[in-house]
Amino acid sequence: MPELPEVEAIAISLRLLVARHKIRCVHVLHPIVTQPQSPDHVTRSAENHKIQSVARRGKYLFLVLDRGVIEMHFRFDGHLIWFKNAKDLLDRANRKPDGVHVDVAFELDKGVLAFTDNRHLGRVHAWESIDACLGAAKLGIDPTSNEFTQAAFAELLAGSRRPLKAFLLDQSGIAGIGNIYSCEALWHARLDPRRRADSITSADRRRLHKAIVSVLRRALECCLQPAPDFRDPDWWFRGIDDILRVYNREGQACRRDGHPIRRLAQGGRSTYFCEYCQK
DNA sequence: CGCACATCCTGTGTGC
DNA sequence: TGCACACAGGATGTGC
Repeated sequence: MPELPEVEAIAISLRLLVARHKIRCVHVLHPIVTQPQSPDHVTRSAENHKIQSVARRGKYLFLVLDRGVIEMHFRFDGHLIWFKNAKDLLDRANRKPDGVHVDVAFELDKGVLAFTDNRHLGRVHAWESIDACLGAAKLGIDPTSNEFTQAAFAELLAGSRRPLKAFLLDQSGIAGIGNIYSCEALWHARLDPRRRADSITSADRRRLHKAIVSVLRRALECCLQPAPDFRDPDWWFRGIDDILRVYNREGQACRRDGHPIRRLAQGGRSTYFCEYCQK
């Protein structure tokens, strides 16, 4: 589920918790999560290595170790949970009927960081460096960085014949935007998600650039208020629905003109928009 | 090359 | 209530 703002909020909170701590031991409880890498590869790469820092690239999260990195990607349902110690983990993890689902656990001296994903689409991998991570290497510009200039954005738009919605979801152009914030940015910019990327005017482009930046910044503020609390097994971002204007609001009145929000399928994903004010 | 589509999984909500 | 089905905030490989 998480897009750039959620992963960034996780990175910020996790950094405070784990930076400069050593990984004593790794438990891969559901090996599917390390595929196509072997559980042993991930375990050996992490054990007895110190976490120097936590980094984000697009929607990828990295534990940067004194040697190598651990990549985590949450896809739809992945998230992180904190356990007090190994005993706490054994007592509560994967115990039916209502234990906490855990796929991979990293035991530190001060507690246990667990990656969990019921749906098992998320992944935990080990690489020699962030740049060696195949997925991260293909990522485009980070829209929260100063590389995301009008000029760079204009060049990307001009080079794509795809609908704006598909253009924004393409991680190799701009990295970190997902289904929610692409819909939101297009609404704020008053642009039809079906418009071809190379068809928009410079005024359109400036509005969309501004909308992307402000939507992501607003979402990050929301994700940090309150900040993620990994100790609570039920934690998740709250209050985000309140700042959304179109996502998951089919049939509701558009906040600008009162017309009903429509849903349509684009590339197998749902797009929400107002066809009266988004042109 | 660009693009549409199926696929990987499991849980939840909806309508009959 | 039980059941079938649609759908889910993502990325990748396939075939056209």
